[in-house]
Amino acid sequence: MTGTRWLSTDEERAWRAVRRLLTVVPSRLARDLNQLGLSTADYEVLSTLSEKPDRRWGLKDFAEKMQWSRSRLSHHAARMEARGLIEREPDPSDARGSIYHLTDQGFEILAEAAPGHLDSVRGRFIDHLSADELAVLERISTRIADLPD
Amino acid sequence: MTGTRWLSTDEERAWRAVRRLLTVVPSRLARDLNQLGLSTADYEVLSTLSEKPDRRWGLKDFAEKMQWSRSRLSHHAARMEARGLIEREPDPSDARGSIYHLTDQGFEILAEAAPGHLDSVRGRFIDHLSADELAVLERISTRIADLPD
DNA sequence: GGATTTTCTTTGACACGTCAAAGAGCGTAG
DNA sequence: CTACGCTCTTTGACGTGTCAAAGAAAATCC
Repeated sequence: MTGTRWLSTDEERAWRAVRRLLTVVPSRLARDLNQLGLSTADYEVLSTLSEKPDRRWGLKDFAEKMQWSRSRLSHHAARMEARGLIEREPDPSDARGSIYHLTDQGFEILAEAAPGHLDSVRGRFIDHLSADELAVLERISTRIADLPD
Repeated sequence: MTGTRWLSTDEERAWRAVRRLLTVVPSRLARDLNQLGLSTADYEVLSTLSEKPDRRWGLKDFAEKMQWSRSRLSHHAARMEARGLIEREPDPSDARGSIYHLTDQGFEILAEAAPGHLDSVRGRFIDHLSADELAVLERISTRIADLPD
Protein backbone atom coordinates (compact mmCIF):
# COMPACT_ATOMS: atom_id res chain seq x y z
CA MET A 1 0.00 0.00 0.00
CA THR A 2 1.24 3.44 -0.88
CA GLY A 3 1.39 6.07 1.84
CA THR A 4 -2.29 6.91 1.77
CA ARG A 5 -3.30 10.45 2.55
CA TRP A 6 -6.79 10.74 3.96
CA LEU A 7 -9.09 13.45 2.82
CA SER A 8 -9.11 16.75 4.64
CA THR A 9 -12.42 18.00 6.01
CA ASP A 10 -12.86 20.30 3.03
CA GLU A 11 -12.00 17.63 0.55
CA GLU A 12 -14.28 15.14 2.20
CA ARG A 13 -17.22 17.53 2.15
CA ALA A 14 -16.59 18.49 -1.45
CA TRP A 15 -16.22 14.90 -2.54
CA ARG A 16 -19.50 13.95 -0.93
CA ALA A 17 -21.19 16.80 -2.78
CA VAL A 18 -19.65 15.80 -6.08
CA ARG A 19 -20.62 12.18 -5.59
CA ARG A 20 -24.16 13.31 -5.15
CA LEU A 21 -23.98 15.34 -8.33
CA LEU A 22 -22.61 12.35 -10.17
CA THR A 23 -25.63 10.22 -9.28
CA VAL A 24 -28.38 12.75 -9.18
CA VAL A 25 -27.98 14.53 -12.50
CA PRO A 26 -27.90 11.44 -14.71
CA SER A 27 -30.77 9.90 -12.84
CA ARG A 28 -32.98 12.95 -13.21
CA LEU A 29 -32.23 13.30 -16.89
CA ALA A 30 -32.96 9.61 -17.32
CA ARG A 31 -36.27 9.94 -15.57
CA ASP A 32 -37.32 12.87 -17.75
CA LEU A 33 -36.27 11.05 -20.87
CA ASN A 34 -38.14 7.90 -19.85
CA GLN A 35 -41.34 9.89 -19.80
CA LEU A 36 -40.70 10.61 -23.44
CA GLY A 37 -40.37 6.89 -24.10
CA LEU A 38 -36.60 6.67 -24.38
CA SER A 39 -33.76 5.58 -22.15
CA THR A 40 -30.63 7.67 -21.95
CA ALA A 41 -28.85 5.02 -23.95
CA ASP A 42 -31.55 5.10 -26.64
CA TYR A 43 -31.23 8.83 -26.88
CA GLU A 44 -27.48 8.71 -27.22
CA VAL A 45 -27.65 6.12 -29.94
CA LEU A 46 -30.27 8.02 -31.89
CA SER A 47 -28.61 11.39 -31.58
CA THR A 48 -25.15 10.09 -32.38
CA LEU A 49 -26.51 8.36 -35.46
CA SER A 50 -28.42 11.44 -36.54
CA GLU A 51 -25.33 13.63 -36.28
CA LYS A 52 -23.71 11.76 -39.11
CA PRO A 53 -24.62 13.24 -42.50
CA ASP A 54 -25.78 9.98 -44.04
CA ARG A 55 -27.07 8.60 -40.74
CA ARG A 56 -25.37 5.27 -41.10
CA TRP A 57 -22.49 3.88 -39.17
CA GLY A 58 -20.56 0.62 -38.87
CA LEU A 59 -20.60 -0.92 -35.44
CA LYS A 60 -16.90 -0.66 -34.70
CA ASP A 61 -16.56 3.05 -35.40
CA PHE A 62 -19.93 3.77 -33.93
CA ALA A 63 -19.02 2.06 -30.68
CA GLU A 64 -15.71 3.90 -30.60
CA LYS A 65 -17.38 7.23 -31.18
CA MET A 66 -19.83 6.57 -28.36
CA GLN A 67 -17.15 5.13 -26.12
CA TRP A 68 -19.22 2.00 -25.68
CA SER A 69 -18.04 -1.57 -25.87
CA ARG A 70 -18.98 -3.25 -29.12
CA SER A 71 -20.86 -5.86 -27.21
CA ARG A 72 -22.93 -3.28 -25.44
CA LEU A 73 -23.79 -1.52 -28.64
CA SER A 74 -24.63 -4.78 -30.38
CA HIS A 75 -26.96 -5.79 -27.55
CA HIS A 76 -28.60 -2.42 -27.37
CA ALA A 77 -28.95 -2.13 -31.11
CA ALA A 78 -30.67 -5.51 -31.22
CA ARG A 79 -33.26 -4.24 -28.78
CA MET A 80 -33.69 -0.95 -30.61
CA GLU A 81 -34.02 -2.77 -33.90
CA ALA A 82 -36.82 -4.85 -32.43
CA ARG A 83 -38.59 -1.61 -31.56
CA GLY A 84 -38.16 -0.27 -35.06
CA LEU A 85 -35.87 2.64 -34.15
CA ILE A 86 -32.85 1.55 -36.16
CA GLU A 87 -31.92 -1.12 -38.69
CA ARG A 88 -28.87 -3.21 -39.46
CA GLU A 89 -27.57 -4.33 -42.81
CA PRO A 90 -24.52 -6.32 -43.76
CA ASP A 91 -21.56 -4.18 -44.82
CA PRO A 92 -21.00 -4.69 -48.56
CA SER A 93 -17.29 -3.91 -48.28
CA ASP A 94 -16.58 -6.25 -45.37
CA ALA A 95 -18.75 -9.27 -44.84
CA ARG A 96 -17.96 -9.36 -41.13
CA GLY A 97 -19.31 -5.90 -40.60
CA SER A 98 -22.73 -4.54 -39.79
CA ILE A 99 -24.04 -1.15 -40.75
CA TYR A 100 -26.54 0.66 -38.59
CA HIS A 101 -28.91 3.31 -39.74
CA LEU A 102 -31.86 5.27 -38.39
CA THR A 103 -35.34 4.36 -39.51
CA ASP A 104 -37.77 7.15 -40.29
CA GLN A 105 -39.57 6.25 -37.13
CA GLY A 106 -36.36 6.48 -35.15
CA PHE A 107 -35.65 9.88 -36.55
CA GLU A 108 -39.14 11.10 -35.78
CA ILE A 109 -39.01 9.86 -32.24
CA LEU A 110 -35.69 11.56 -31.69
CA ALA A 111 -37.05 14.79 -33.14
CA GLU A 112 -40.01 14.61 -30.79
CA ALA A 113 -37.89 13.90 -27.74
CA ALA A 114 -35.08 16.37 -28.37
CA PRO A 115 -36.77 19.60 -27.28
CA GLY A 116 -38.01 18.04 -24.08
CA HIS A 117 -34.60 16.66 -23.32
CA LEU A 118 -33.08 20.04 -23.91
CA ASP A 119 -35.51 21.65 -21.50
CA SER A 120 -34.55 18.98 -19.05
CA VAL A 121 -30.82 19.71 -19.37
CA ARG A 122 -31.52 23.38 -18.87
CA GLY A 123 -33.95 23.04 -16.03
CA ARG A 124 -31.95 20.49 -14.13
CA PHE A 125 -28.51 21.85 -14.77
CA ILE A 126 -27.40 24.62 -17.06
CA ASP A 127 -29.86 27.31 -16.05
CA HIS A 128 -28.62 27.12 -12.49
CA LEU A 129 -25.05 28.06 -13.33
CA SER A 130 -23.53 31.41 -14.12
CA ALA A 131 -21.40 31.78 -17.24
CA ASP A 132 -18.30 31.83 -15.05
CA GLU A 133 -19.28 28.71 -13.22
CA LEU A 134 -20.01 26.95 -16.45
CA ALA A 135 -16.59 27.93 -17.78
CA VAL A 136 -14.81 26.64 -14.68
CA LEU A 137 -16.81 23.47 -14.86
CA GLU A 138 -15.89 22.91 -18.46
CA ARG A 139 -12.19 23.37 -17.74
CA ILE A 140 -12.30 21.01 -14.82
CA SER A 141 -14.34 18.40 -16.63
CA THR A 142 -12.08 18.39 -19.63
CA ARG A 143 -8.98 18.14 -17.51
CA ILE A 144 -10.29 15.25 -15.46
CA ALA A 145 -11.83 13.37 -18.33
CA ASP A 146 -8.63 13.68 -20.35
CA LEU A 147 -6.54 12.00 -17.71
CA PRO A 148 -5.04 8.71 -18.78
CA ASP A 149 -7.39 5.82 -18.24
CA MET B 1 -44.03 22.27 -26.12
CA THR B 2 -42.59 25.17 -24.18
CA GLY B 3 -40.55 27.78 -26.05
CA THR B 4 -37.37 25.75 -26.16
CA ARG B 5 -34.12 27.66 -26.08
CA TRP B 6 -31.30 25.81 -27.77
CA LEU B 7 -27.89 25.73 -26.22
CA SER B 8 -25.37 28.42 -27.09
CA THR B 9 -22.01 27.31 -28.44
CA ASP B 10 -20.42 27.79 -25.03
CA GLU B 11 -23.16 25.94 -23.25
CA GLU B 12 -23.09 23.11 -25.73
CA ARG B 13 -19.34 22.67 -25.39
CA ALA B 14 -19.51 22.83 -21.60
CA TRP B 15 -22.39 20.37 -21.46
CA ARG B 16 -20.52 17.88 -23.60
CA ALA B 17 -17.54 18.14 -21.26
CA VAL B 18 -19.68 17.69 -18.19
CA ARG B 19 -21.47 14.71 -19.69
CA ARG B 20 -18.11 13.11 -20.21
CA LEU B 21 -17.15 13.79 -16.61
CA LEU B 22 -20.42 12.26 -15.46
CA THR B 23 -19.65 8.97 -17.19
CA VAL B 24 -15.93 8.77 -16.93
CA VAL B 25 -15.34 9.40 -13.25
CA PRO B 26 -17.78 6.82 -11.92
CA SER B 27 -16.60 4.27 -14.43
CA ARG B 28 -12.93 4.70 -13.52
CA LEU B 29 -13.62 4.50 -9.83
CA ALA B 30 -15.71 1.41 -10.43
CA ARG B 31 -12.94 -0.20 -12.40
CA ASP B 32 -10.39 0.46 -9.67
CA LEU B 33 -12.72 -0.85 -7.02
CA ASN B 34 -13.48 -3.98 -9.01
CA GLN B 35 -9.83 -4.85 -8.90
CA LEU B 36 -10.13 -4.87 -5.14
CA GLY B 37 -13.04 -7.32 -5.44
CA LEU B 38 -15.90 -4.91 -4.81
CA SER B 39 -18.45 -3.09 -6.91
CA THR B 40 -19.20 0.55 -6.22
CA ALA B 41 -22.52 -0.52 -4.77
CA ASP B 42 -20.83 -3.04 -2.48
CA TYR B 43 -18.47 -0.38 -1.25
CA GLU B 44 -21.26 2.07 -0.53
CA VAL B 45 -23.22 -0.51 1.41
CA LEU B 46 -20.23 -1.56 3.45
CA SER B 47 -19.03 1.94 4.21
CA THR B 48 -22.49 3.25 5.03
CA LEU B 49 -23.04 0.35 7.39
CA SER B 50 -19.65 0.82 9.00
CA GLU B 51 -20.29 4.49 9.68
CA LYS B 52 -23.05 3.62 12.10
CA PRO B 53 -21.70 3.13 15.62
CA ASP B 54 -23.31 -0.27 16.14
CA ARG B 55 -23.00 -1.24 12.47
CA ARG B 56 -26.58 -2.38 12.16
CA TRP B 57 -29.40 -0.81 10.28
CA GLY B 58 -33.01 -1.60 9.40
CA LEU B 59 -33.70 -1.77 5.69
CA LYS B 60 -36.08 1.15 5.47
CA ASP B 61 -33.82 3.70 7.12
CA PHE B 62 -30.77 2.24 5.51
CA ALA B 63 -32.27 2.57 2.06
CA GLU B 64 -33.35 6.10 2.82
CA LYS B 65 -29.89 7.04 4.04
CA MET B 66 -28.32 5.65 0.89
CA GLN B 67 -30.99 7.12 -1.35
CA TRP B 68 -31.66 3.69 -2.79
CA SER B 69 -35.01 2.06 -3.39
CA ARG B 70 -35.81 -0.57 -0.80
CA SER B 71 -36.10 -3.12 -3.51
CA ARG B 72 -32.66 -2.36 -4.80
CA LEU B 73 -31.15 -2.63 -1.37
CA SER B 74 -32.98 -5.85 -0.63
CA HIS B 75 -31.74 -7.41 -3.88
CA HIS B 76 -28.22 -6.22 -3.39
CA ALA B 77 -28.14 -7.25 0.25
CA ALA B 78 -29.27 -10.74 -0.71
CA ARG B 79 -26.29 -11.03 -3.03
CA MET B 80 -23.91 -9.61 -0.47
CA GLU B 81 -25.26 -11.92 2.19
CA ALA B 82 -24.57 -14.88 -0.08
CA ARG B 83 -20.98 -13.69 -0.28
CA GLY B 84 -20.71 -13.42 3.48
CA LEU B 85 -20.22 -9.65 3.61
CA ILE B 86 -23.33 -8.79 5.61
CA GLU B 87 -26.10 -10.59 7.45
CA ARG B 88 -29.79 -10.07 8.00
CA GLU B 89 -31.81 -10.81 11.08
CA PRO B 90 -35.48 -10.30 11.86
CA ASP B 91 -36.21 -7.09 13.76
CA PRO B 92 -37.32 -8.09 17.28
CA SER B 93 -39.40 -4.92 17.65
CA ASP B 94 -41.26 -5.26 14.34
CA ALA B 95 -41.71 -8.66 12.80
CA ARG B 96 -41.99 -7.19 9.31
CA GLY B 97 -38.58 -5.63 9.56
CA SER B 98 -35.11 -6.84 8.70
CA ILE B 99 -31.93 -5.70 10.34
CA TYR B 100 -28.68 -5.65 8.43
CA HIS B 101 -25.26 -5.81 9.94
CA LEU B 102 -21.68 -6.19 8.81
CA THR B 103 -19.96 -9.52 9.26
CA ASP B 104 -16.37 -9.54 10.45
CA GLN B 105 -15.38 -10.58 6.98
CA GLY B 106 -17.31 -7.67 5.50
CA PHE B 107 -15.59 -5.26 7.80
CA GLU B 108 -12.18 -6.67 6.99
CA ILE B 109 -12.77 -6.48 3.28
CA LEU B 110 -13.90 -2.89 3.56
CA ALA B 111 -10.83 -2.05 5.63
CA GLU B 112 -8.60 -3.61 3.01
CA ALA B 113 -10.29 -1.83 0.12
CA ALA B 114 -10.65 1.62 1.67
CA PRO B 115 -7.07 2.91 1.28
CA GLY B 116 -6.95 1.81 -2.34
CA HIS B 117 -10.27 3.44 -3.05
CA LEU B 118 -9.06 6.62 -1.43
CA ASP B 119 -5.96 6.64 -3.61
CA SER B 120 -8.25 6.16 -6.54
CA VAL B 121 -10.44 9.14 -5.63
CA ARG B 122 -7.34 11.26 -5.23
CA GLY B 123 -5.54 10.07 -8.31
CA ARG B 124 -8.53 10.25 -10.58
CA PHE B 125 -10.12 13.36 -9.24
CA ILE B 126 -9.23 15.41 -6.21
CA ASP B 127 -5.50 15.79 -6.74
CA HIS B 128 -6.13 17.43 -10.09
CA LEU B 129 -8.13 20.30 -8.65
CA SER B 130 -6.96 23.43 -6.85
CA ALA B 131 -8.55 24.32 -3.53
CA ASP B 132 -10.50 27.06 -5.28
CA GLU B 133 -11.78 24.79 -7.95
CA LEU B 134 -12.83 22.24 -5.38
CA ALA B 135 -14.72 24.94 -3.49
CA VAL B 136 -16.55 26.11 -6.62
CA LEU B 137 -17.35 22.54 -7.47
CA GLU B 138 -18.78 21.86 -4.06
CA ARG B 139 -21.01 24.91 -4.23
CA ILE B 140 -22.26 24.03 -7.67
CA SER B 141 -22.81 20.39 -6.82
CA THR B 142 -24.75 21.18 -3.70
CA ARG B 143 -26.89 23.72 -5.47
CA ILE B 144 -27.75 21.40 -8.33
CA ALA B 145 -28.27 18.30 -6.22
CA ASP B 146 -30.55 20.22 -3.86
CA LEU B 147 -32.92 21.23 -6.62
CA PRO B 148 -36.39 19.77 -6.29
CA ASP B 149 -36.64 16.36 -7.79
C1' DG C 1 -2.48 -20.53 -52.62
C1' DG C 2 -3.11 -22.43 -48.09
C1' DA C 3 -2.49 -22.20 -43.20
C1' DT C 4 -2.43 -19.23 -39.34
C1' DT C 5 -3.47 -15.25 -36.95
C1' DT C 6 -6.21 -11.19 -36.42
C1' DT C 7 -10.40 -8.63 -36.58
C1' DC C 8 -15.16 -8.14 -36.40
C1' DT C 9 -20.04 -9.06 -34.68
C1' DT C 10 -23.00 -11.72 -32.15
C1' DT C 11 -24.33 -14.68 -28.43
C1' DG C 12 -24.70 -16.57 -23.65
C1' DA C 13 -24.28 -16.34 -18.86
C1' DC C 14 -24.43 -13.58 -15.19
C1' DA C 15 -24.68 -9.20 -12.09
C1' DC C 16 -27.46 -5.30 -11.52
C1' DG C 17 -31.68 -1.87 -11.07
C1' DT C 18 -36.63 -0.99 -11.71
C1' DC C 19 -41.28 -1.64 -11.32
C1' DA C 20 -45.21 -4.17 -9.86
C1' DA C 21 -47.14 -7.65 -7.08
C1' DA C 22 -47.04 -10.89 -3.24
C1' DG C 23 -46.85 -12.00 1.61
C1' DA C 24 -46.94 -10.79 6.27
C1' DG C 25 -47.44 -7.95 10.33
C1' DC C 26 -49.01 -3.54 12.44
C1' DG C 27 -52.53 -0.09 13.78
C1' DT C 28 -56.85 1.64 14.19
C1' DA C 29 -61.86 2.38 14.01
C1' DG C 30 -65.91 0.58 15.29
C1' DC D 1 -61.62 -8.08 19.36
C1' DT D 2 -62.19 -8.14 14.59
C1' DA D 3 -61.80 -6.23 10.16
C1' DC D 4 -59.80 -3.05 7.36
C1' DG D 5 -56.17 -0.47 5.54
C1' DC D 6 -51.35 0.65 5.72
C1' DT D 7 -46.47 -0.35 5.90
C1' DC D 8 -42.68 -3.26 5.55
C1' DT D 9 -39.61 -6.71 2.99
C1' DT D 10 -39.10 -9.89 -0.52
C1' DT D 11 -39.83 -11.81 -5.02
C1' DG D 12 -40.35 -12.10 -10.15
C1' DA D 13 -40.04 -10.40 -14.63
C1' DC D 14 -37.69 -7.63 -17.52
C1' DG D 15 -34.27 -4.26 -19.64
C1' DT D 16 -29.61 -3.44 -19.29
C1' DG D 17 -24.17 -3.84 -19.14
C1' DT D 18 -20.00 -6.87 -18.78
C1' DC D 19 -17.02 -10.39 -19.80
C1' DA D 20 -15.77 -14.49 -22.26
C1' DA D 21 -16.41 -17.42 -26.04
C1' DA D 22 -18.26 -18.61 -30.59
C1' DG D 23 -18.53 -18.01 -35.52
C1' DA D 24 -17.17 -15.99 -39.68
C1' DA D 25 -14.37 -13.27 -42.72
C1' DA D 26 -10.12 -10.68 -43.63
C1' DA D 27 -5.09 -10.17 -43.54
C1' DT D 28 -0.66 -11.93 -43.20
C1' DC D 29 3.06 -15.03 -43.88
C1' DC D 30 5.46 -18.62 -45.97
